[in-house]
Amino acid sequence: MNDFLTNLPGYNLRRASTAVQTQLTDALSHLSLRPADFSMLITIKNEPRVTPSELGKQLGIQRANMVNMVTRLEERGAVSRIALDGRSYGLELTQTGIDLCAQAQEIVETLESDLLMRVPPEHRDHLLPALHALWMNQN
Amino acid sequence: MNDFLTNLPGYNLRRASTAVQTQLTDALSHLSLRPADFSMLITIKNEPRVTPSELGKQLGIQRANMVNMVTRLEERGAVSRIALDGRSYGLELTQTGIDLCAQAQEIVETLESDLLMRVPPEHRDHLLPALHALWMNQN
DNA sequence: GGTTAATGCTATACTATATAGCATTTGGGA
DNA sequence: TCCCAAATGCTATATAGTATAGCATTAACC
Repeated sequence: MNDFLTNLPGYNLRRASTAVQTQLTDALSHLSLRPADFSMLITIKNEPRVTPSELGKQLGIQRANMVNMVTRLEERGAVSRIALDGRSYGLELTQTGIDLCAQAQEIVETLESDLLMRVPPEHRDHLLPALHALWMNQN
Repeated sequence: MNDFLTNLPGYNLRRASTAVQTQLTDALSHLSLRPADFSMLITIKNEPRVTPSELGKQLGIQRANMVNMVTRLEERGAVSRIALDGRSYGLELTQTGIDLCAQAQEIVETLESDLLMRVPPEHRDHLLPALHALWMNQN
C-alpha cells in the first residue's frame, strides 16, 4: 500500500514518536501532568537550583515557552523559586513535587518498558543509541 | 547531566523526531510544502482516486483535519477532485502535483539518507524495523 | 423501505513550538 | 570605574499539529 513512506526512517520516526507520545500523554494525564512537565521535574530533581534558561537549554525548550510551564508547576505547588541574583532564580522541587515526580517516574518507566517490548528482540538494543545519535549528532 | 532522560528510549524518540521533523520542514519550505503535504502527494500518486477519508486513515490524520489540507493542495493546483459518488470524491495529482511531488521526493530522499548517515553503522539497519514496530504493533 | 453507517465538513480548543521585542541585571573590557 | 554587550525573565503573538463534537447528505445493509 504505502511502501514508499513506510520505508522512510524519518516517516516511521514521526509515526512512532506521535504514537508513543500519545500514550505517555494519556498515562500522565491521570496526574494532570504533561510529558514536558515530567521532564522538567526530573531534571530539577537531579539538578536543584537549575535556572529556567538552563532547563530550557537541556530540554530543547525556548526560554519564552518556559515561563508558563514553570508558573503552572509553581502554582500547583510542585516547584519553588529561589532567587540566585537580581535577575535569575533557581528551581527546586517541593515535597509535593518530589511525590509527584516519583509517581510520574513509575508511570514513565512502565511505559518505557512496554515500548521496548514492542520492538523485536534483535533490534531492541539498537534503538536507544540510534535515536540518541539522531538528535545529538546534529549540525 | 540528564542521565535519566537520555536513557529513556521514549524521550530520545521525541527529541530525535522533532529534530528530524524540523529539518524536513525547513527543507520542504522551499517548495512551500509541509511534511504532511508531501505524505499526501506521494500517497495520492501511488493510489490515484484515494478518498480523503482513506488517505487520513493511512497517514494517521483525522478526517476533519484533512479538509483544509486537501483544499490547500487543490488551490495551488497540485491535486484535483474526482467525484466517486454522491458524497465522496477521489484525489488525483495534476501535472503540477506530479512535478511538485518529484521535487519533494528528491529533497526527502536526500534528508533520509543524511539521517541514516548520522546513525552509527552498527545500529543503522535496526532503526527502521524498530521504529516500524513501535507504531504498527500498537494495542 | 427504514435504519445504520460512512463521508465531507464546520467549529472549536488545546498543545507545542517559534520569533520579536522589552526591561532589568550581570559581567567583562577599555 | 564606567560603559557596553550579553544574559535573563518575560510579554505578546503566530503557526502547525492534533483532537473532539456535531451536522447534513448519501450510501449500504437488513
